[in-house]
Amino acid sequence: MKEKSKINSKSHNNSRNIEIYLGDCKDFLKSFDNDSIDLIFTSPPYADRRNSTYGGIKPENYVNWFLPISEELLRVLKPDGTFILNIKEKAENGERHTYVIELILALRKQGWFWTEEFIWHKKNSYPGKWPNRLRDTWERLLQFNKNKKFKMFQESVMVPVGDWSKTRLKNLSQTDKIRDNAKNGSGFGKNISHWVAREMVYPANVLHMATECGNKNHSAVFPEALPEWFIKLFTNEGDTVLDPFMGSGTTVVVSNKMNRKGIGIEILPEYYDLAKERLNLDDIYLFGT
Amino acid sequence: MKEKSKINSKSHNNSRNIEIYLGDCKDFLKSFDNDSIDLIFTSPPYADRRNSTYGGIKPENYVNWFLPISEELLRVLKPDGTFILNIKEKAENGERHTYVIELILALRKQGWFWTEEFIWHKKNSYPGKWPNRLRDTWERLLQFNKNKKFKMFQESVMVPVGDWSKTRLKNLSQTDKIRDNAKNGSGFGKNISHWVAREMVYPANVLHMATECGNKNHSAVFPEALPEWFIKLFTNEGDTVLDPFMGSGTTVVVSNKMNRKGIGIEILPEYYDLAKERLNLDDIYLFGT
DNA sequence: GTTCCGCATGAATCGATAG
DNA sequence: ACTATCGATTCATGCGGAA
Repeated sequence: MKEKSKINSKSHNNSRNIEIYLGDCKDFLKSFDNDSIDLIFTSPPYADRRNSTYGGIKPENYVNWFLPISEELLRVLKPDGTFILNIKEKAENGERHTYVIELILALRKQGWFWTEEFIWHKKNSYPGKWPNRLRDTWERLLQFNKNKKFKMFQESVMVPVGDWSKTRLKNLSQTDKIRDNAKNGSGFGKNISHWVAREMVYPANVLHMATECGNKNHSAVFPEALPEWFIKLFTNEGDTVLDPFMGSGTTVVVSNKMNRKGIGIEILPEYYDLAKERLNLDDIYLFGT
Repeated sequence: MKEKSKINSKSHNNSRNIEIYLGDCKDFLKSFDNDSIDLIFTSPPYADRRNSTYGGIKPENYVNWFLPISEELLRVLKPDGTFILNIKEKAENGERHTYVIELILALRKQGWFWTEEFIWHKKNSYPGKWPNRLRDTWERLLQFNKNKKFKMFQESVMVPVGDWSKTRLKNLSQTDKIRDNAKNGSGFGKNISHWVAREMVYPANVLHMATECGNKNHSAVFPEALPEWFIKLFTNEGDTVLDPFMGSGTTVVVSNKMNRKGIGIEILPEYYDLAKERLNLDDIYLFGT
């Protein structure tokens, strides 16, 4: 009965191929068709984080909490689709928790292939100092697939070398060079001539992006560039992107901008409303010029 | 008897506080004193890598192969010492292997604390393209400790502050002063004066370092800057640094340069000889100027 | 219009204190 | 002893208003 009440909640759908749902994704996903999603990109609530809003899943219960959801995700994902999971274990009592790596093992047992682990290097991580720990400035982006063969469009995320080197060199400061330990010609000095000759280069599995923590009216967990990159890499226009933990809707917003169908599910009304606002706000931007 | 023959091998020791051994570290470590090592920094042979040299430990046997060695490491490490393990699982058959994360769980079971996972971002990794995978440009640097309290000298690895401060922190904002007693906040607080004209900040747990592309006669697995950084962070001058999988001796070379006692063990004569040469070569550099 | 500067705040972590 | 809350610590970024 609890489930009924959850399913019996509002949803928003418009002509722009957007669907957002208010409720528990575990319930909503059951109504989704098999093999209907091209890309799942999501950042679930981390263990013991956002206790005030999401209720704080305990680390020791995290795997058991997640598996019923990922079982549905496995069902709705297309055979050549991809599941990207953004997550990071916290440190507590001087030690890193193991629930994330236990989740990887559990997901494999459930039938997922653990294809790759990308690193999101957050340039502006939270400050702080502790006696036995440096600042944590990276998160995991775990890639899972249903099969060994899947859709991937590496050309679409190629970096234009010329532009990159230009802007990079312009913005590059002396301190940046020092900080990067670029002692032995790893980069910016002498090899420039080679880059000018080449046009595009394939990227790697480390992403450097700042978090968005400014004073906008919506505060997203990850920057738009993050889902954008994976949407480019794993989908075509017209494909369907799902975020079962939508939050303020960044994944859906970006999907919409990129002419993909975006589906989002969010359990908290505040976030759901925020996402709806953002999507309508985008209408103004799209049609108001 | 096989072990006997291994122990019965040459070793090299000189006045500069260097010890390097030719043989199996599992055997040699048994002769080491309890609680005698301040830092263990090593990059063991990865599963199925370097088959021709190390005999290729199969991924499924990796944990069982490593545990007897790490048991000795746990014994010889000082209570306030640190163990840094540089490792990365390979991709096989379209999937990342799980032996590294299984090793983390097994080492915790063995009594190690899994304190932290640093990321080594290899900036100049080889170009290339694979059908289902981008270039892999990062490796894990797993930190394990015997206790929650351990030696750490963060001041010694501080980096130049980002350029933002040059323009931003000329004069302090009013809120930064107010934030002092604000209950909502992680304020800059009382020590704001420290920030004026601040040159250096504490680093984070992502390291950007180029691999050393080998125009030298030894091809090291990691650049000297890598052990250097951890030696700075976790040891004082005069401390003892151990690399049980010495390879061409980078860890020992750097330890020596930094006035730490360096101990290395290597099972392959070619690498052992290479390390010995490097260490002697360093004599020329040290005394020849 | 650019550039400069004020300002808020972000999946943080630990130790101490309180219940 | 074990958990909940609070205070202290510290970078980097985007936005918005001012010069």
